[in-house]
Amino acid sequence: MTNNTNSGGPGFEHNQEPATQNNPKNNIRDTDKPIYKEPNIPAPLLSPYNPALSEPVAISINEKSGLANPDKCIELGLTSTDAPHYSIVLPPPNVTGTLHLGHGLMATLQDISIRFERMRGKQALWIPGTDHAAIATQSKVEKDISKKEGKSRYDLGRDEMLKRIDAFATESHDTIVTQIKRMGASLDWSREAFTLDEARNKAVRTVFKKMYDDGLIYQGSRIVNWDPKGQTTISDDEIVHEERKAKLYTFKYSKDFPISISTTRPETKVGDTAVAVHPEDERYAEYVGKTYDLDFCGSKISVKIIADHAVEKDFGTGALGVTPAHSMVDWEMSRRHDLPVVQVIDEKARMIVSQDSPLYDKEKNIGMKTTDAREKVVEWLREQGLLEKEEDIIQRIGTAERTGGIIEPLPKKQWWVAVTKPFTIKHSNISGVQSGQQTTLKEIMQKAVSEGQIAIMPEHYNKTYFHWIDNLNDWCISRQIWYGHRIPVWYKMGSSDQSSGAISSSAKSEVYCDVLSPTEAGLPDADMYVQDEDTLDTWFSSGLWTFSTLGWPDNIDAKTGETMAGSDLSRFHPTNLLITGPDILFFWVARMILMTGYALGEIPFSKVYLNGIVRDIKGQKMSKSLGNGGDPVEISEKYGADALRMFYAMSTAPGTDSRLDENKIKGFKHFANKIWNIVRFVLTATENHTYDKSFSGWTEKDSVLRAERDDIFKAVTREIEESKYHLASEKVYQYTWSTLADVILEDSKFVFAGNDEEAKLSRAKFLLETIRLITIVAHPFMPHVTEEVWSLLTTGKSLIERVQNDTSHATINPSDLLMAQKWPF
RNA sequence: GGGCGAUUAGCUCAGUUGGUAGAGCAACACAUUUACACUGUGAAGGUCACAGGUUCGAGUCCUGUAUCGCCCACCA
Repeated sequence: MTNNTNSGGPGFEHNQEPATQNNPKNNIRDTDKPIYKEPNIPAPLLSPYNPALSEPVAISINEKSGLANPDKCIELGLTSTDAPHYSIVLPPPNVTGTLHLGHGLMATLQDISIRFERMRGKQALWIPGTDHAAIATQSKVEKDISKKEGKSRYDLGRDEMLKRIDAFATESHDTIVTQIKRMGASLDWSREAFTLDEARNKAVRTVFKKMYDDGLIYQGSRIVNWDPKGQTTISDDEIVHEERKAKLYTFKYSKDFPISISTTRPETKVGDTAVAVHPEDERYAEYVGKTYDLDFCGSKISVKIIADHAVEKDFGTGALGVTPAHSMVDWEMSRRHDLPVVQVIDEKARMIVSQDSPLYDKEKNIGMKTTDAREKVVEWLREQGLLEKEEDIIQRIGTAERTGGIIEPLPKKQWWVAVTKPFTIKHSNISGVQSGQQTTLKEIMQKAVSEGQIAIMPEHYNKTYFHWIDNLNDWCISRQIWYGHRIPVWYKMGSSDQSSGAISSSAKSEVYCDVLSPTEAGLPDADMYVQDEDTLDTWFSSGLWTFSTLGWPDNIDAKTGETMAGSDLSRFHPTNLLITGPDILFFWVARMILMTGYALGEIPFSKVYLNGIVRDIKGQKMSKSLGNGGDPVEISEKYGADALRMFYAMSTAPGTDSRLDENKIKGFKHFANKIWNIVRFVLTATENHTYDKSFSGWTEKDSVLRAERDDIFKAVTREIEESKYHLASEKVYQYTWSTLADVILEDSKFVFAGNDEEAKLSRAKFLLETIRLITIVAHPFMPHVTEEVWSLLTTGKSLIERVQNDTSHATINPSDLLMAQKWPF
């Protein structure tokens, strides 16, 4: 059990022979003679410390102890129901594969915090879980299936496709859990959640229904970001702009048309309904208000000349062909000027034109692809002598983050969350937002941070946050994919067009939205209802994470609307700390603030710590495509999870990027060994003495040493509280190595060699006290080596020895573990 | 176009009430059966990007410049 993880992987290069690894007693460099002169060093104290051997044992013992569950800690008397609560939710990793070294950073910092607070006697809860990551996961599986079987999701059908995705997600989940556990994360697995499981689905439906009833969720036709590759809508935040070369064409629609326009997309011009010029542009003033009926490349179009401030006078000809159906800007202009919307491109990025149009592919009997149509239109313009200019420009083009498809703006009917629409909030604990008063979701997001209830670290991200909120538009929450929470809306057949894709003018009666489906609710004509095909944006469900994981809405009394006393929700919400990456500040952090504020009238957490990005040694961002992601398990096997954790803690200030340097990690492996050897020295040098809490015969010198030491550990305590893990860990490191080992231990050799018995006694007591304290204070950072050392200090035996004939760890009393000890400062 | 951040030793980075510049790694010299070679000691290494300003005093505060990075945005 303890060493099945290192069966000779490529990264596993220890100086010991594999054959001797199972037995610490054989772990001696020179086979003939023992290297230690002292005859009575206990076997578990042999050197060097071997994390690959010790860590899996410590992890197993920590996990089986159940101490990560605050209820167990209450049961054991380590904390009580009166004690303050401290809770963190693990940002759920996507089930799209495996964790990389960036995840390790977040997990480490959270674990430091939770272990620290647990040792301080709080009811500490850290909740694990994973995220279904809708589009990301589906497109990953789609890609795999397409590659291996040459099939699309439509070939498989919705049910079969979902089965395949579930299978992949399960496998991915299991890998991720193994990885997280190997880092020594003390999560309460009994409360594990998944963003797409049944309990979370209930939370999603409940919030959806509430928002729907409050008029905050609405269905509307708008220009959406359509990803032709993924065949779905995506939100503004999921777009990545890329610079590409493009050609800018300048031309007139026809010989009689008075104004030349410029565009990079001539094929969309068959959908133009206006030409816009700047209101103060004298060149075109005389034409404003006139309408021209034209024949453009086989399509009849009607173009009105309008004046609008959105037009830049000095760009191109200063005139813009307005295509309301296929451009965001143009759409908004069309609303201002009441222009008709003509859709000429479909979901597959093909032209919607009549069969006699030159842009119609007569062989395939379908509209041409937009790229082909573009060439065709340019060709036509040339033939007609309308093309005036053709120039190369660099264009910033929107692409889908997940699939890489080029975004095609299309008018579609989608579900939206209105962020500026006023509603009455029944109950609010958010400062600046009063119970029973009107507010907006945007205001909730603003006030929660601006009133100081939520602190963002580092502070300068406040500005980024507010800037985003100020420019926030309604949130498009529907996705045309299959993997995710299906929209809890049903249409009665015959009365409505249930496809959300098409703009339908049919009357929309008999729309049913509720937590329970018509069948579950027992509607008499339940079988006549058909559920909306679309699923929800993955961030809709992860936005509920802090409270959906704590039993909402089941922990709410249906009659009073109050949170039930003693429930997880009442005990652990709001959570205390969120540690995550700044890249999901908008996606996730802001959405959690929105959702929690709306559903509970609460903040989701009081502190947000945004960690930097872990880069590779060259400074490149870790990514799967570059293959430089790195596996935290591999590093842990090689150097120890403690070493990796110490690296994370010490090399990363909040919000600043760090580079993963194996050399440094190796240095922290040495540090674990240093702790180990300090303990060996102290235990052998103080053989005749025992730890004595009430000892008071300190020499003057040792009193000073004690005071210095305590000052440093008090500072460490303060810095962990303030989430300054880099400062706290550095102090532990510096004190242990440079002060204790290099100065005090060396000095102690003289003390022990001398004949001042009083000084010897005092020093021995000091050292025994100090190694206990260091072990405790270092535990949140390096839980494994410290747990192992603690075992030696308290029982005289190593953990390995203690569980050798006890695989169920029945002989280990959880309360005796270091993890359960009281923080002394 | 707007916003945010960074610039400190060869490398990677710390350094918040403004008070004599720090760590790890690398490199150099020395020590060598020592708790630990996964070691110790010592020395070396910086005009804290640049230019101004405030101050008795600025890596730290203010203004501007340069370079790099990130985020947002509707130049067709």
